[in-house]
Amino acid sequence: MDRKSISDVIESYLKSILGNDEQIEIRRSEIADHFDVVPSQINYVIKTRFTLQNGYLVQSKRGGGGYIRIERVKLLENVDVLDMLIDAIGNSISENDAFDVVRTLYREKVISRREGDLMLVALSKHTLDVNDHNTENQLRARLLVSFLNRLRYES
Amino acid sequence: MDRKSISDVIESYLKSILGNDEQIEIRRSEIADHFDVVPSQINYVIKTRFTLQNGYLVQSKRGGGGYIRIERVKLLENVDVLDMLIDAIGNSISENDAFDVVRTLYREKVISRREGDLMLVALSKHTLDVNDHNTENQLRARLLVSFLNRLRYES
DNA sequence: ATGATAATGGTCAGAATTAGTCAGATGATG
DNA sequence: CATCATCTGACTAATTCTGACCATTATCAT
Repeated sequence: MDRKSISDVIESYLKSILGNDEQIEIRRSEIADHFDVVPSQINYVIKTRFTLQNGYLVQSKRGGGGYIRIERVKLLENVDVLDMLIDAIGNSISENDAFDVVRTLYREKVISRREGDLMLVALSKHTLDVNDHNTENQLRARLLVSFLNRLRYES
Repeated sequence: MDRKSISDVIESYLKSILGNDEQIEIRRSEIADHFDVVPSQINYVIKTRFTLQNGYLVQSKRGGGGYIRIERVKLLENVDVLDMLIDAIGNSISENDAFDVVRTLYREKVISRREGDLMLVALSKHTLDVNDHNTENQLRARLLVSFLNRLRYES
């Protein structure tokens, strides 16, 4: 019945030590040791679960005394973060990444559940269903950026 | 005597473990093993018996820790308006006509003002920005129909 | 100061592990 | 026996996990 992948477990762990703090600093090797995985898996967890789309900023330093810092940010709260997000979206975005953005907006209470659901169907593979993957991702990016700009001007 | 197909049996089994819960997560291979069928048969059972029309929403994830999630959703009663509109839309619709549909939804109090605004943004020429007019109108129709279908139920 | 070494984290390609699709074979029913 | 539902398996797609190799920073010896 152990259905969760180790990446899911590490994600939960990091979020739990983040708690209500704005940010945490971890040592990659410590976390890797703790869960008995190779260090690069920590990068994988961060790359897939602590993205800007998910509402996190990650910075790190190598060498002695190195660390990985994970910071929670609000997507619409300040213009810089929103611009960074729009920049990260660029002119193409996958379904997963787009869904992450919508879920983050919902978590931040920027949109209601129903509004989020409507955005999700608009951004879904199923709805966009274009033969060409590139075209699909580009279209999705335009939709999402339009949504974000709409929300920006509201507040 | 025994006219039940193995698909029927699997359907019953899934519904029994769903019980009163809102959703379940299964491993495709586990279920397939349990009933000694090929994994793709689970997809067949789901596709034919756990449709949205029957009140089920299905999501899945591949790869390590993958799963199939079956969720029961509440179908709404008053969907006559939706049916009529979907029928009228067909597989292609202009910006003007699409905007009319959204206004109708708002007037009929099927959606809020804000939800309507989101839909308008998605359906606008500006956002869709496709070279080919036919393609644009078809895409707009898919978006609008997806919106309408999403309004049929709530999670 | 400078250069060597140790101590960090980063990247990437490929293996492993899941689920999805689809066309064709098989079975059941009127 | 025609038709529709069911079943199968080869091929495809997505996600996770691993390890070899790379890059950066601090510290120590000279």
